[in-house]
Amino acid sequence: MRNAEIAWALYQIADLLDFKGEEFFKTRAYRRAARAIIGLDRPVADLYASGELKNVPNLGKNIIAKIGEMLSTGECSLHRELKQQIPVTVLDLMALPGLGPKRAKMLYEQLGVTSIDELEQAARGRKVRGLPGMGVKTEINIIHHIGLLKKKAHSLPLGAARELAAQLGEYLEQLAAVRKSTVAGDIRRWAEVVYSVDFIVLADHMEEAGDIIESFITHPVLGEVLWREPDRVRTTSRWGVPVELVVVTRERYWPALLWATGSRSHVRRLQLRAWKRGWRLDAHRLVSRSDGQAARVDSEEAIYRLLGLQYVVPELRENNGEISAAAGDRLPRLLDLEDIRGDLHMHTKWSDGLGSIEEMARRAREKGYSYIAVTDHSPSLKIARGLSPERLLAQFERISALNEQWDDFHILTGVEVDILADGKLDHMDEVLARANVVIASVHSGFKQDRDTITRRIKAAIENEHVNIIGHPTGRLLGYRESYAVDVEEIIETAARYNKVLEINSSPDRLDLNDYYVQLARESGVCIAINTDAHDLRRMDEIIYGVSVARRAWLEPRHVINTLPLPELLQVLRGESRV
DNA sequence: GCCGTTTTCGGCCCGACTGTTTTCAGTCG
Repeated sequence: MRNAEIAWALYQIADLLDFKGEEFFKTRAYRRAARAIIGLDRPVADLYASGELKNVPNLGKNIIAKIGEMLSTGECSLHRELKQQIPVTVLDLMALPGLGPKRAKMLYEQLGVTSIDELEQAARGRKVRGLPGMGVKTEINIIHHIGLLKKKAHSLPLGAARELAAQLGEYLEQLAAVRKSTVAGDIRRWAEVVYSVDFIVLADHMEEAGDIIESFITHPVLGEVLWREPDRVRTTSRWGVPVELVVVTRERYWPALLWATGSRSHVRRLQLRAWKRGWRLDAHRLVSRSDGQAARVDSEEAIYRLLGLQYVVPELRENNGEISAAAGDRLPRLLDLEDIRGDLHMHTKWSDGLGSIEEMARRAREKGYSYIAVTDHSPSLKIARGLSPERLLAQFERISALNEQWDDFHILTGVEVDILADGKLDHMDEVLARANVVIASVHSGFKQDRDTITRRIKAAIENEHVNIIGHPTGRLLGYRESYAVDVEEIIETAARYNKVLEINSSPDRLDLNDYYVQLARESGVCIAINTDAHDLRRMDEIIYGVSVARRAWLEPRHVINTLPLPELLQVLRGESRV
């Protein structure tokens, strides 16, 4: 079993126990264990086999035993028993905003509701309002959120989609007839929401397509076949998003990949350009209109070259001016992962992170970074054990001691200070002045009106000690909408005060998004690409932030954490403009 | 359920908000 599957099982056990009314600390222990496993950078199976699992914080004797059971049998008995007692679809109810375990249980026991569909029927039939503690507003809220849920039922946020694609890709690669499998479509373009998971599979002979498709559709995460042709198939998947597979032979591979990568409007522009230049581009081939011969191409670059274009990377293929730029040799030298020299937003055990400062630093150094900033939470965020000024200063001392051991790596002191509901910051200016990096973020008052929340964030930007606004819109992809902030005004204010906006790389956030990052670039506002990592592994999510930046046409000079340390410090101290 | 270890049991979890109430339970970050 993969780490993610074990973590997922533990999360589900926690949910089921919650539903049963088990005490808070026990269900929290399961969630903490799941989180610990998500944060591991080695397979659980290896750590279990070597006996190292007991050294992982939040994994105790009991849960390790259950993990062992899962590793050997694929499931643990507690999980199985819980699923026998409770229909797992009731957990979907708890995922609805406003519904927790208590209310889900009441709906189940008093109205017999076991699924979202049944809940919608009950709510529309005005039965929910009759339950204790629930009224008309709750009923309307339920109907509203089920509506939102149905809208996004056939899509998946990028992070989850990439995991699904990785799992399916791994499976495809081990099929004997598969020479190579490549994920195309929304995922290859790093679109933040994925509407279709697309594979192009290379085989030696088209006769093998049938067998490949046959094996593919038996994968357990795939559902019913939506349609099927000799060389392709489209199915549903466990997560609702459709999955498509196209089998091609070598001579069709590159045009097919280009076609399947899209976007549709980008490819349409290419087709038009091809036509004007004497070619016909379709889903398999680039054919000469004069002699009907297919062009022999051995890369996507070759196709673009034949069309008189610079190569356009998938992230830019959105019909957003990239084709005319490519025609005029004006494509930017896009930011690359390798340009990133450090990560300026992360949490440690001092607040709600899982790793120590030293562990995070060592990992960052192994990644080739020159620096990180440790930015733990401020006091008002009680649930995250936000640091008091005293603890924060103690942390700064600890960091300065740790810094003694390297001459090629540096830990910057920092803080993620809450922008409080009244617009004040959660630390005194004297405290903020002591930190190398101050990120100001909103973690409360999400429902304030547009004016109030915009004014709040503007006030933070105007504070001389604040360097960066963290996750500026506060959205959680597929889960929580942004707060009502006027992003244009935030960008304008950041430009005026020479402040930096964050791309939060967590695939749950991708905040700012590509659209606003582009706006920020056009307004001369610099960006910091950070992970907000709460454990070692999530530092690797920086690639998601880089993809947002690339989709926004960012070059290294637009991103402060591409700077060498001395220049970065100058910028943070306000001694030079970015 | 995990943790600590001068502890093998007792602590861990806090405050704001919402919608329902008429004093508060449930949810959320």
